[in-house]
Amino acid sequence: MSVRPPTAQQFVLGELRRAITAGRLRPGAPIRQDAVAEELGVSRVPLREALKTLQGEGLVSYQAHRGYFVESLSLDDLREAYRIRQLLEEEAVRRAAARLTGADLDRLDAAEREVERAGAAGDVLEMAAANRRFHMALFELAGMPRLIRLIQSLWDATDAYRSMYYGEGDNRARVVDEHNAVLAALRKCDVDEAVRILDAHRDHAVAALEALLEEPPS
Amino acid sequence: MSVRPPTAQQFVLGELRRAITAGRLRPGAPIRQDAVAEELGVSRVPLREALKTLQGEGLVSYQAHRGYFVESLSLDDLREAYRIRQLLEEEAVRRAAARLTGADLDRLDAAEREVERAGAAGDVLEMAAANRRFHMALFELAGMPRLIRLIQSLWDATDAYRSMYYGEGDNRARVVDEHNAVLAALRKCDVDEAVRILDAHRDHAVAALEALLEEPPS
DNA sequence: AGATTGGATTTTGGATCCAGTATTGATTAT
DNA sequence: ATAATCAATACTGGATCCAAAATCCAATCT
Repeated sequence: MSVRPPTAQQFVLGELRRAITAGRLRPGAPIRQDAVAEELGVSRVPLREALKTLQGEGLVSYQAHRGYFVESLSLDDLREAYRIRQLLEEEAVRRAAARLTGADLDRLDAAEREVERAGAAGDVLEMAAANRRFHMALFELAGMPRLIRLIQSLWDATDAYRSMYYGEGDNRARVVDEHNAVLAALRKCDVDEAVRILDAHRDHAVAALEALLEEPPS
Repeated sequence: MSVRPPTAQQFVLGELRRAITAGRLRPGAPIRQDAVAEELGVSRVPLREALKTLQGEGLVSYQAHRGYFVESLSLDDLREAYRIRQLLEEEAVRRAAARLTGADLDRLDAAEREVERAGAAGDVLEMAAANRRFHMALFELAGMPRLIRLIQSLWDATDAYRSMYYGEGDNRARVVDEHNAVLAALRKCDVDEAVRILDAHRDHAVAALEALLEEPPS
């Protein structure tokens, strides 16, 4: 099972996502294909394919003969994305809970410990990644691949904002607490409780982001 | 406001969607880029970009260095897609109903009459298109652009099966009846009733498709 | 006979080049 | 001074060409 070197397209896709969600490409700004391609050391072809993927995910918009633009998520857009996530993730959790085994719970526990480890090490980026793995591991159990894909793309679209959230105050500790509360609820087979916690979590995140976005960036 | 000739990419995208949903490209089959490009009279570049879009919509899958494959929807996949549609469309209808004006209802009425006209003329294809316009007109009223995009992509993915549905027995008459029932419920501001009808409609469609897919195609 | 290896062929991935469209800026007229 | 026009420029869209990977097939070995 050897590791295949990633195609230029996959590389570009990752770099672009990072650049957009990290804000290095400003929302609303046009994407100069020549410049970006040169910057990344590839030609425009794989870049354009990566942009098409990002368009599908809603991270960039496209106008014929004018090109691609970094999609800026307004507060409304953000709220909408989180609302859709709520709908889809509730379904995923309920299905997952219905098929949950002890081994699954152990795996989720392990995933949660990785989140804690990253948190203890103060590695915000790794913590965000581990948090995502934890949630996806849970959702995967629903056995609905298409649903997972949709949820993933929503996470992609809101990635930048999620890292803002992780950077603030005691949010990291809160995440860990809530994960554990969800796991406890699942152990008790109390799905409603698990869903309730996750919803509260999302609501809190949205509220925190609203507060952050209100005040102009320093 | 002159009409711009569509780019090759847009043309290819439409043709591919049609070919896939009409079954002219068999599910599971690899997509030979050279052959398809020549068939459509374009080069491989716009074709590949169109395929990336379709990948995002889940109509084709992709493996690095192996290419694109027509995604075959199993019965399970179909059920999953319809379930997700149910979640998203319920949200759309509820939001739409909350902001519904008299003018909106008139527009929906007009859209419904187009469905009836196509039905009376026996034009199944046009009826399917008009039906889609009717539903989207309703969903649009929710004012959630991202939600609409997701719903559209789910409709795209299940297009082929929907036309099967329209071809069968008295399903066309049933569609018209249910549209009118939904409109009546919305007029009474009875959202729950509207949602209930739409859900029943989807359930019936899924059941009909299950029956159709069970028996081997003639 | 079956599995395996090596090379020929096919197909995808990526780079470069050209054409068509949009944008920019200077020039002119009001 | 401002608006409109038109040429120069920049950028996107698409075609072609080359490289790299995968597939296919025959020859070889166990």
